Amino acid sequence: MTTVPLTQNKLGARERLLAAADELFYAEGVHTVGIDRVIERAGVAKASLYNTFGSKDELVRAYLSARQLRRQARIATAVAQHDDPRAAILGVFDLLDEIFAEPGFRGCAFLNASAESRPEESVDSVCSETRGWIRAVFADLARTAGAADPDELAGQLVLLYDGATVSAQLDRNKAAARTARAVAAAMVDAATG
Amino acid sequence: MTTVPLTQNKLGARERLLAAADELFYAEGVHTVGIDRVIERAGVAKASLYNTFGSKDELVRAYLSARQLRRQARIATAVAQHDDPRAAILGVFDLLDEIFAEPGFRGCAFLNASAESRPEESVDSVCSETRGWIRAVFADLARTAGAADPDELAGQLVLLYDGATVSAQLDRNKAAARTARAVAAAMVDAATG
DNA sequence: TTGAGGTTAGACAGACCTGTCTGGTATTGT
DNA sequence: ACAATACCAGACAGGTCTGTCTAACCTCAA
Repeated sequence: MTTVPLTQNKLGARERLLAAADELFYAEGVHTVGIDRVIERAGVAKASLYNTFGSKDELVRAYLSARQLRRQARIATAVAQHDDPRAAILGVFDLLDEIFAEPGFRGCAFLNASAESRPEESVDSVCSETRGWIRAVFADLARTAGAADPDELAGQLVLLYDGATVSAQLDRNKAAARTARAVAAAMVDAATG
Repeated sequence: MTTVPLTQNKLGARERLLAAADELFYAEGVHTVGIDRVIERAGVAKASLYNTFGSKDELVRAYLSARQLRRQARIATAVAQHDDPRAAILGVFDLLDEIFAEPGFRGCAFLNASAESRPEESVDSVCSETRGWIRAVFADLARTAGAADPDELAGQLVLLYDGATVSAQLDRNKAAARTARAVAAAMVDAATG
């Protein structure tokens, strides 16, 4: 039967490939970085990549899924630190402020990958999945906060979330998250007043 | 000396190339569309493209510059229709609502091109140029409206402008511009109260 | 008519990309 | 020790891309 170490090795190669893909795809773009760069960075043979993922498209999908999980975990942690839903909403924008200040920040991986992708590629499904998740988080918090129209408030918060990300990247606007946070506070207060 | 018809022919080829580039680059992305597709669409020989623009990068730059001029003209027209600066600001978001509803809308050409581009390409300069222009328009209107901190208000409006564009494209959110408009109205009122 | 300049279609070079395949190697369980 | 299995390195095929170049063509001006 299958032996344990084999799986371990395979997971090792898989993880190294994902780590290399995460670095390179995020920093330089999905279509700019070729397979050869990824396997060289991962220290892995080309055959291993195709045995593990089957295609570059699937590797890209796995890279985005891993990013999605990490992003969701960070947001969930930030939200869980507050009992007050209003504070939790603002905590998401505080988290954005942290993220924008991190070295190597280059915008939203999903926005970037989506702009690069062709329709037949499987990027958009991951992208819309994670966008729906964030919108649902905002909607839940808005409902808990007693907003008159939770979906409307969630839509406003998503706008601010995306707008801050775009401005942080393209304008190198370090205050983008704080600006968005201030507007978000005003909108939450207006919706729950 | 140079004859008039020669120049006319050259302008004709240039315009046909720009029209084809505008259609294809915007609809399918800059890196997805090859030179061959553009010249076929324009009905022009490859040599004419390279005589006129010199490189694909320069064609992309010209395509974005043309988009920039049209976008600026539309915004300026929308702004000029209102005497009241508050109404003018909201008029920009009404214009966005129009744009999002147009057939073939596929997001902001500058955001898309920037996400696709590599640093050595000349996309980012056009992109930051047009972003600075829009921010300045908002700042002028905010100042005229008597905002306490016009730059702060302009930053908020840019956030909403970008966020609406992103949501309109990725979420196919037809209400994005109206949502942004409502938030913008609240922020203008808060800043000029 | 003749010549010049811009046009066209298309071949071509050189680079890059994805994905397959071959052969050699290290590690594992028996 | 031995066989199985995944690993590595790298050649290779087939495709696409940008950009150059050739040769025929058309349109004007003298």
